[in-house]
Amino acid sequence: MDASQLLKGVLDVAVLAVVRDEDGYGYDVVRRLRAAGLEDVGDASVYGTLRRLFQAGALTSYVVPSDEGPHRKYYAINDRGRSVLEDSTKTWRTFADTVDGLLGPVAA
Amino acid sequence: MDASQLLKGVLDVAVLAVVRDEDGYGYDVVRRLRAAGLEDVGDASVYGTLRRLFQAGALTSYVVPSDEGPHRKYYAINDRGRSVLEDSTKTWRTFADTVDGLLGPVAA
DNA sequence: CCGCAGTACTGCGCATTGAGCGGTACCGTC
DNA sequence: GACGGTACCGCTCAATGCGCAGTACTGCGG
Repeated sequence: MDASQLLKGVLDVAVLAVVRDEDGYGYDVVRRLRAAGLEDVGDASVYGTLRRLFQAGALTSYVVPSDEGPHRKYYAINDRGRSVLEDSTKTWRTFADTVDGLLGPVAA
Repeated sequence: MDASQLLKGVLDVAVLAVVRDEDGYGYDVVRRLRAAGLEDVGDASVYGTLRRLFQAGALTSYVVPSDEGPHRKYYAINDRGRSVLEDSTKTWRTFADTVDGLLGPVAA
């Protein structure tokens, strides 16, 4: 199995979770996700997810010019984002439990 | 979040796990998956997965004529399938733990 | 002074894969 | 003999992660 397929549907929550902890800009979110264990995420996937989430109204953004490189587009979570994150977290837990239940009986 | 996206990459393992417990034919696998909690799986998705798995050499199949309906195409797991299932299970556990770690810190 | 590496963001096209819908076919019953 | 339930399949669509290329800015080494 390719972990990239597992990522589908989870990247959103992961990004939301990372940003909830602290505002972040794309490049940084990528690093944090990788540090958290999602080592194979492509940067383009994260940028895309960030944009989708922003368009969906779950994130706000502001640009911060940087002296040490290009500007950084920071994203911050808002109420809608928090509620999406909460719902998604529940969905995830339920789903994960179900899968564990299916796989568990033998390979427990 | 839509659970259908979560399913991606997991249907394979789920189907493998269900068939490992007992040989099954499409229609039946669908029922068992739904009973296990994956209530939204489409039948076509399962049939497709079964065929993909079969083509990948993880399943064998045999047709059993039925007196009480159309023939049934049973699928059985083989060694390759078992090893795929094992690997996928590990991948899943690792992945699930990572996601839990990301979401957990707050909603623990 | 130029190029290169690192940072940061974006666009485009591709592949995978689950879903929906429709179609075929068989059986028993009313 | 039409209908509902069982059983399977094909086609097309949509979502989404990925790879790659491109733009741009900063600072450093040659």
